[in-house]
Amino acid sequence: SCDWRFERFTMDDGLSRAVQHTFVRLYTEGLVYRGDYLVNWDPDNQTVLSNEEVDTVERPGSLWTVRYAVVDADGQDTGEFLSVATTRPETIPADTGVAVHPDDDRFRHLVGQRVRVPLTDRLVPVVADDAIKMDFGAGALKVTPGHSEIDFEIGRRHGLPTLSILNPDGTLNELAGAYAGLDRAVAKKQVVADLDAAVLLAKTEAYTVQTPVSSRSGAVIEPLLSPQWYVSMKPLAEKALAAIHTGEVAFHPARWKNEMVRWLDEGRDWPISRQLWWGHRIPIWYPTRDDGSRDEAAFAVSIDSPGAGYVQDDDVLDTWFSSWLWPFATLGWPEAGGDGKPMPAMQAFYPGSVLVSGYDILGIWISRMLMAGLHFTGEVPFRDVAVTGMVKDKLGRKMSKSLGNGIDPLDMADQYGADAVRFTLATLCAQGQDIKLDPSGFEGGRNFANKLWNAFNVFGRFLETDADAHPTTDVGPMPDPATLVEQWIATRFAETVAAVDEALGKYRISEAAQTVYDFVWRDVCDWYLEVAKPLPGEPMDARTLAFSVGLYENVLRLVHPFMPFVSEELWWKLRPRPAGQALAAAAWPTPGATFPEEAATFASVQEVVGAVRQIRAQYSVAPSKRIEAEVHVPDEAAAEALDRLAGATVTRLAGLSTLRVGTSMEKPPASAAVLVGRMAVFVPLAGTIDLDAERARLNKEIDAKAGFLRSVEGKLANETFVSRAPEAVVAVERQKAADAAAQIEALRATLADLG
RNA sequence: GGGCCUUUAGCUCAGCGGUUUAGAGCGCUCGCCUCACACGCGAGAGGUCGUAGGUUCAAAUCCUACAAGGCCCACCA
Repeated sequence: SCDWRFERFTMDDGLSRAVQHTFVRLYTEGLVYRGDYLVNWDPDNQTVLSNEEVDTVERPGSLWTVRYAVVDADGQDTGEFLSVATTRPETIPADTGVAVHPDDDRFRHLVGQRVRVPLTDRLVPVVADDAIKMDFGAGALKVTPGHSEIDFEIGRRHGLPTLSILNPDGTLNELAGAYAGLDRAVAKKQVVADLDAAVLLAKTEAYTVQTPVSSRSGAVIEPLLSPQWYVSMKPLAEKALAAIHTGEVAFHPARWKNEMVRWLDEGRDWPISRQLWWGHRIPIWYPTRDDGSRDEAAFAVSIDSPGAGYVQDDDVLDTWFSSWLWPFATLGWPEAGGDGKPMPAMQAFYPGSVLVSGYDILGIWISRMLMAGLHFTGEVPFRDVAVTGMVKDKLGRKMSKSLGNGIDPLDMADQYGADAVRFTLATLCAQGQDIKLDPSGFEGGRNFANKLWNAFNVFGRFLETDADAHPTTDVGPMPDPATLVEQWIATRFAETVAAVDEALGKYRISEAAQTVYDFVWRDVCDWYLEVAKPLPGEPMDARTLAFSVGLYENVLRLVHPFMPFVSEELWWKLRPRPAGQALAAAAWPTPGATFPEEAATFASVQEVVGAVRQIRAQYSVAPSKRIEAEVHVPDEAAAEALDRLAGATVTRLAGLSTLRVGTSMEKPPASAAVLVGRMAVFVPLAGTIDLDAERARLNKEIDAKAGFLRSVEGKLANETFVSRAPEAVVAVERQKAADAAAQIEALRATLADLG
């Protein structure tokens, strides 16, 4: 159940306070710093983006080969040119070097020399760096540290200066000389034209460019040198990695553990300042000078204003900087309770047991909650991470606005019912695999909800109710299982609870849902209720009614997590209850007593009934027509048990007029036969039996059994199997062979009897 | 380039480290408006488990390679 007292919004006062506190604390610890680095700059939104907010898309573009003139010690052209390939000629004015690979014999003699940056008078060095790919383009790279991450690294390794020629709005600045003021796209064309005119353009090739774009605005991202606030992630990631390796945090399915380790291992610092108008403001304050300008160097870090004359930084924090505190900031952290201990809610609910999440936010959110939890509270925020797949459309595509393939769960709830939607999704979400969702799939869930409702009516219509259909008298506690079918359903219930418990314990939600579904439909409805319901026009006896109500109560407990609304509604129809005793607050069921022998007997009842039904279908016997049947069983005890405990049941469910059970009765003439286990079921069909059809059917049956027998005998003939397989396994195979042989024998006898 | 996932019935998928000649839902076939439910009931058809090897008494299941499809990360200037 949800505890709505803890509903929170990240912009609430308490959480805002926690966010500010976190920033100040990390700053004090030296884990938050301001640095000039290349950031992903979105020129449209004029903000920095984290790597997670940047998508790489392929766009058609060009690869230009540009000739850089080599100069001598005096700066005079030597007549030699060094060719460089680039997709971004507009950044040439920001070049501060050219790099080649140290092993590249073509350029070895040029390393240490200087070249002239095209369209400028600047001379820059040729350096050798391992990062250069000799076989790409011209084999040499123009180094533009101010506008490329790799170049930034190369520049740093070789002490090259960093020039930035871009304005925040995507136009070129005064360092770009003649190109100042032009938009980057316009400048690109202009530079190419000028290079061509200067005979410095060696080649233009069509080329697919990997283009970084903003996942927010779609704008092409510019790597831009900019002062931003960062969190040092290494120290935080180390704690998280340790917790993962010791198993303090476990992932389900386990493969996501590796994914998480990969995320944490990267250890790249986290840019947290954003130039957006909405968010938690950075708790940085600048003193204002007399002229009204800010003294950015003399900033103070503080939740509240340090005093008059200070203005707060306009930047806000990345949304995840508040989200990563979610597991504990929602519980009152960092405020303390009265005695200096954590808030009572923290003590009660932290750490959490499980976090359920889609894999798409594993790196951006889950990993950070882990780090924040360990760093700020000293404990993991959750012990298990259950990773689910993503819901895709029925063709397997991500849902998106542009494709218009989104499926609104509220629409689906309107159409099929909330329980139907919930249940269907539960059955579909197998072990973190993506779900290809076809809305028509919700029909299955709807049908199940309907089935639950109708099944209630089988016995519910015998309950005394008031005008509002609320029960007025309590049928009393559930009696102990006494009849064969009750003992069987009690056994099946116990098995089902155990299976559901196990599945849920492993976060196998779909398996749990499927198990519940099968139990309700296949066992409760198809068999228990069919046996328990009275004949038309007759009442249900009080004991059966009490058992049915008790059983259904247990069924509803099991169903409730998957279909909360229908189950709750039915819960109140079972017996009068004091207000507040909702199913939502009821105990989860426990397995209860089992009756293995009786359950096995009932299983053979099911087989006998199935056999008769098979014959009825085969001979198109009208459902309303009562027919006779004989069941031959191997021993007296079994015959007695079947006859006494289940004779009436079989008669009813199979639509029989009479049922005879015996050990060695004479086979009825002209009868259809079906073998089930070590029993034989005969249905005399004098007059209606089609001898040819029955012979064909028996032959088919014999063939199938013979095939089975051959495979089993094949195993048994294999000496290594008999000698090396566990004894029990061999014994089972021997039994199977014996049974199959006996069945074939019986079928042949029946066939012979047909004449 | 690195990593991961998927491949089982016409469709969508289970089958959780081995053992009743492979299961479900939908669809399909046959018969039923049997007084809880036609959103239902009963009976069926349908699969050499992507390919090729290997391990084993035994492989859809474990190992290797390959093929096809998909995802994530990095990235080629």
